[in-house]
Amino acid sequence: MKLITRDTDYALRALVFIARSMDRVVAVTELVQELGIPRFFLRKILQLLHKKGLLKSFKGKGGGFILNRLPQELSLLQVMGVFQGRFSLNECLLKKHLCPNIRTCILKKRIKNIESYVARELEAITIASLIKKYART
Amino acid sequence: MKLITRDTDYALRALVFIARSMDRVVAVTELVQELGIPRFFLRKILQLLHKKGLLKSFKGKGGGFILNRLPQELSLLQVMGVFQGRFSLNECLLKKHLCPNIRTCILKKRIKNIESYVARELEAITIASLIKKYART
DNA sequence: ATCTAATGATACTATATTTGTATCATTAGT
DNA sequence: ACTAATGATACAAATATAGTATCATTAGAT
Repeated sequence: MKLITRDTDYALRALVFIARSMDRVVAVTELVQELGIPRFFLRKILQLLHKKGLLKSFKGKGGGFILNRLPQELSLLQVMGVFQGRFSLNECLLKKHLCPNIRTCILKKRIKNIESYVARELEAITIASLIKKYART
Repeated sequence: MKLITRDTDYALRALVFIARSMDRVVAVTELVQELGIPRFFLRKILQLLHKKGLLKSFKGKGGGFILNRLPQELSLLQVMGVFQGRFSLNECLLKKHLCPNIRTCILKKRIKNIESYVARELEAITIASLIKKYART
C-alpha cells in the first residue's frame, strides 16, 4: 500500500519547481515540459493548490503561478492534506466490539501516537528543505 | 485518508475473538453473530488468513478456525501485510526530476525512517496485548 | 478593439481498488 | 447418507484514483 497518491506527488514536484523559480511566474506549459505530467491533470492540481491558498495565480497572457507561502512553511503534510485529506490511521478499530465501555482506549492512544509522530515528520519535510538538498545541475 | 482498510479491521477483530476462545475451534457462523461482519466477506478474509498461515482451519462438521501463531507473535503489522501489502510511503517521490544523479537521496532516507518507525509500532500492537487490555465483560 | 495565451470552473470518462456476493467442490462428524 | 463446516474461485457493486475536455474569464500585446 502506498501512503502518497499521485496528485500529491505531482503537486510536490510542481511546488518545488515553482519555488526554485523564485518570484518568476510559472505557467502550466513550462511545468508540463519540465516535469512530464499530463497537462490537464496538472492544471486541475494547480487550481486546487490555488484554491487552498498554497499558490497565487495570475490570469491572462504571461500568467501562471507563484508560491503563496514561504518555502520553509510549505510542508509535505500540507500538500497531502490538500489531496488526501487529514492523515489518520483509522477512526477507531474495534469500536463497539472490543472497547465498548472503556473511555480511555489504549489501542486508540497508541494509534494516535503513531499518527502524530508521522504528522510531525511529514511537516518537517518542507519545500525549502527539498530545494536546498537537490540543487539543480 | 485511512491507513487501515476494512478487511484488516475485520480480520483483527476476528483474530482477537478467536484468540480469546483459546484452543476452541471457532466457526464463521459464530464470528458473524458476534462481530456483525458480512458472512461471505468474513469467509474470504478468514480463508486468506489461513492461506497465509496465520490461522489453522478444520473442515467438516464442527470445523472452524484456531490461531496458528501465539497471540504475542501476531501483530497488526502482519495482518496489514496480508490485506494491504507491504507498508510504504511511496516508491521514490521526485525520482528523475529532483534527485536524478544523487545516490543517497535524503528525502528517501527520511521517508524510510518514518516507515520503519511506523512498522515497529504496528508490530508492537499484538493480539496478545489487545486481549489483555480489553477483557470481556 | 481585437487577438492570443494564460487560468477558473466544472463536468465527464476511464481505471483501479475496495468491499461484498454467490456457487460449487471437498471434508468430516453423526 | 445427511449435514455443517471450509476451500477455491468467479462475479458484482461501490468507491477512489487518475486523467480528459470544454467553455468562461482575464489581461498583455498589437
